[in-house]
Amino acid sequence: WECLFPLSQCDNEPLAQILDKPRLVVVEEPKDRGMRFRYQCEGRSAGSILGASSTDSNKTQPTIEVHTWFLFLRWEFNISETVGKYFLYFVSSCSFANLGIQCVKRKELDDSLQKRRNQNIDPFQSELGAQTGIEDMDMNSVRLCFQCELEWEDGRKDSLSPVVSKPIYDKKATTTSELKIYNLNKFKGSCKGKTEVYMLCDKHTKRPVPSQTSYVNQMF
DNA sequence: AACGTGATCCC
DNA sequence: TGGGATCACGT
Repeated sequence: WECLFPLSQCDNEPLAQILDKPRLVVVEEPKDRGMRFRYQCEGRSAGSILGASSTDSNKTQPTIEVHTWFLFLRWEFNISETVGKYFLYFVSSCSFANLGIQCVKRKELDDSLQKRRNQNIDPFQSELGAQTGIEDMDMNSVRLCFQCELEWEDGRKDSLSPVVSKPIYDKKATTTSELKIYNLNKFKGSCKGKTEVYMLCDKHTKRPVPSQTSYVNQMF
């Protein structure tokens, strides 16, 4: 366990008491865009999802932590009273490297969900797709779900409530991929407005850059 | 039947 | 990893 405040500040042995059920917390969300969902036929590796705050020089992974609040009571001799303080501890932390998303073919969606039901994988008891119907299930975005069970020294177990990450969007899908600007006809405009700006983005069929005059016609 | 789009597969 | 070919299907 790691203490988030300096224990040396406690001049006598504190009495600790857990105030709440420990909670599972997503402390580093997955990067929401930039990864492609891969089909099984595309091979073993589906890539690895980085953390939302990841940079080239400082890579992070999606990370969860178990948090719990403790109450510490100690005697303050000079004030002659018992004072309590809350401190946040984190019990443990877990990062996930090399998470990738493997997508299921629409036709195999039914089977895939059934498989999950059979394995009892349904953290929110949502009956997997029962409410929306799989027809209009969004196949281009997912959330990661984390579950955790704690076992205390006395053998008691705590099943923590499952948590989900923010959504992750498929980079390959035209509907959710990041649009990259590859051409702009103007880079500034009047504060009064009325400047028409045409912006060409990725996912259009690329073509030779047209002349300034033919631009608009080509675009629309 | 041709075309357009998204899904899937291939390299 | 990313681009593109190919498939599937609706119009």
